[in-house]
Amino acid sequence: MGNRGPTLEDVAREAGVSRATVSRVVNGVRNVAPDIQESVREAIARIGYTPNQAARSLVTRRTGTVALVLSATGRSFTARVFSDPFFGRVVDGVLPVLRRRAIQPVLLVAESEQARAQLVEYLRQGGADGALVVPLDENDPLPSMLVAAGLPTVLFGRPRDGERCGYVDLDNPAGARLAAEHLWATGRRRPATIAAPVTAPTAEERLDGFREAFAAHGVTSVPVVRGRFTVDSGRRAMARLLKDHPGIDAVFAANDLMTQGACQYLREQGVSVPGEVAVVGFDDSVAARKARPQLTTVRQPVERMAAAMATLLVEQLDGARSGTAAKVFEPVLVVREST
Amino acid sequence: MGNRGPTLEDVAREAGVSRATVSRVVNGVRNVAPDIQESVREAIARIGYTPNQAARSLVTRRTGTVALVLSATGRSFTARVFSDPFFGRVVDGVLPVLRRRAIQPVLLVAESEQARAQLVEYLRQGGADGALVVPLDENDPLPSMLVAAGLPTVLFGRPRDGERCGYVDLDNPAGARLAAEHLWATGRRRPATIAAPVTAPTAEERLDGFREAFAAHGVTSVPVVRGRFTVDSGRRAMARLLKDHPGIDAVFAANDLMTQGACQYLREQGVSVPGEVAVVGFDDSVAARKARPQLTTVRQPVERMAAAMATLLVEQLDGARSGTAAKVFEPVLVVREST
DNA sequence: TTGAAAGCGCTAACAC
DNA sequence: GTGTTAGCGCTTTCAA
Repeated sequence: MGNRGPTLEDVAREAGVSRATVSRVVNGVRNVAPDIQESVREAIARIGYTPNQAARSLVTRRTGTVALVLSATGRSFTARVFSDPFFGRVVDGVLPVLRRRAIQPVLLVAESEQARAQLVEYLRQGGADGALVVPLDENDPLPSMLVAAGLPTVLFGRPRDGERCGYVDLDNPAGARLAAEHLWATGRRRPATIAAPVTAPTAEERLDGFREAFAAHGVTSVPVVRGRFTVDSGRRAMARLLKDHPGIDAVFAANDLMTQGACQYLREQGVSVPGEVAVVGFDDSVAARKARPQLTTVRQPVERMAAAMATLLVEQLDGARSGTAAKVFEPVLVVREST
Repeated sequence: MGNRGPTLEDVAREAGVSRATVSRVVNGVRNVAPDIQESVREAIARIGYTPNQAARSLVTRRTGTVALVLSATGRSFTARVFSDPFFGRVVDGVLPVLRRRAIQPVLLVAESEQARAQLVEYLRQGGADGALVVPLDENDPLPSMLVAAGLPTVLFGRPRDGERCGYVDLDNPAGARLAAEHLWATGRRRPATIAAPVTAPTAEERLDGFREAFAAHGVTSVPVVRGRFTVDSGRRAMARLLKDHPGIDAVFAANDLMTQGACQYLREQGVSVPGEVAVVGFDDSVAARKARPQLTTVRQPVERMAAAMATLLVEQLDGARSGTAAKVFEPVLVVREST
């Protein structure tokens, strides 16, 4: 940068006090006479002083920033992140918590092996005080790498066995059961499901929860097709399902985007929703309300979960909480027009 | 953090050399005997040394990071950013350029007045060596603030008058003309357009370019409805257009998402595309190929533009280029099924 | 080719 | 309340 701006020293000289006093004023420490505070502030404004963060971090060992990391291993990673409202909701939940404490949020994307290595290196060199991680794949090595690097870390989703870090999570099996029981109660007996990719952290939890609930009612065979969380993949999955299992009367999909795609396809094929086939989504994202018919869906309070994730990390940084605190949220079924 | 890890000093002692020598090895400076390099590297590995970025920045005045800033003034900002593939394309273009030079990319979002202020403060305190800015609104104050703060800045889109910073841009009027001439050449005489919000940087350029081209052919009245870049707003705009101007035979929309919405609505109303109404989009995003019919669209090479933006900044940081270098790209018309 | 030493700008004891 | 002073961990002349 070459940003040779004025320093504390300059302000001190200008205001006729010592560096220490200026530092106290800048950092809002009490024990400074009001009139001196005043003159220091004036001096700062007059010469346009800005603290040097590097110098500050060097002694405090703090950066005042927290990283929000989106990590995945597959291809077209950014394409997914920037077309699924889910991540926007996470950001929406995290930002206010951090802003309130004047912590600078920085978004980091780890889209490849190399990127992950660079990112960990960056963070352990002091790029941020802690990390909030949203892993898109079950076996993402990043959380372990971060924990191993000694960085305070909180995950969106349950950590793998042995990873000692904080997390927030949704009770996914419970959510899937909610969907299943609702379908059962409304008379559906031949359900199918559009599941998440096997690599998604929540995939099997939702799938198994759904199956088990129906199994408990004696329905043991539930067809499954995998989607990729996108509207388009939902359409394709629905096409497969309809072709291979024409008798189904209900569909449960692992997120609202796929559910929307499924509905689109059903409509185009002249299959009435919910008349012939009832449909239940997951997340309760904006897509759920924009779809026609509006989607019955399992609500995941993403913003609140993200906010909790940020709060957990901040409290850990303040030393007010252990590094492995967790918070699990309960899903709620939102019944709309698709069932 | 409290990350009291090993320091240069420790490595020096371990390897039996001076701090200066270790520093040279770490920074890849020549003039270090091979055997000494070897033993220093061993020592580093043995004690697990990581350089402290704050200490380094303090003397070099460099952070080795570049910020990619998404800035907007309106509501539901994150909802838009994380559902429009456009931003993913920008990220896709920027990342490889930065990674190649081992520069850490950090994404910053400026979603409010307060956020913008914090962000500028963060950056001038040395949060990054430079900024790549994608302003979503015409009158975004952020670029000026950054330039005023003395931060090397490159914009996606032309800067406002008097802002002395680098930029990349698309020749938007030319793109709109491409669309108009194509529609004219294929016999369309009653065009309408779904424009961007008046606040969008490119809105009037695309709108005027389109109008002027048709005006040159004697078609002086072109109905306009404003959308908000989303599929849904495209649907609504199309509904308005069809209601108020039932005679139109062509539609030009300011991005592919709105175009997709327009097509959906037309289909649902039983209006054939391109039979009765021809449709042209803008961007050539993935949406263009996923829509049915596949969209004829004005291609904006977003990834290449973003890569150029990053390159411009990096060259400026290297001192190899002035701070006001610009690069303007030419659009191309991609003819598919919707015209 | 290597080492000694001087800071980069700031905070935090510790005196006064 | 305020000033003095000693570093934080690193890069970079300058000598040797």
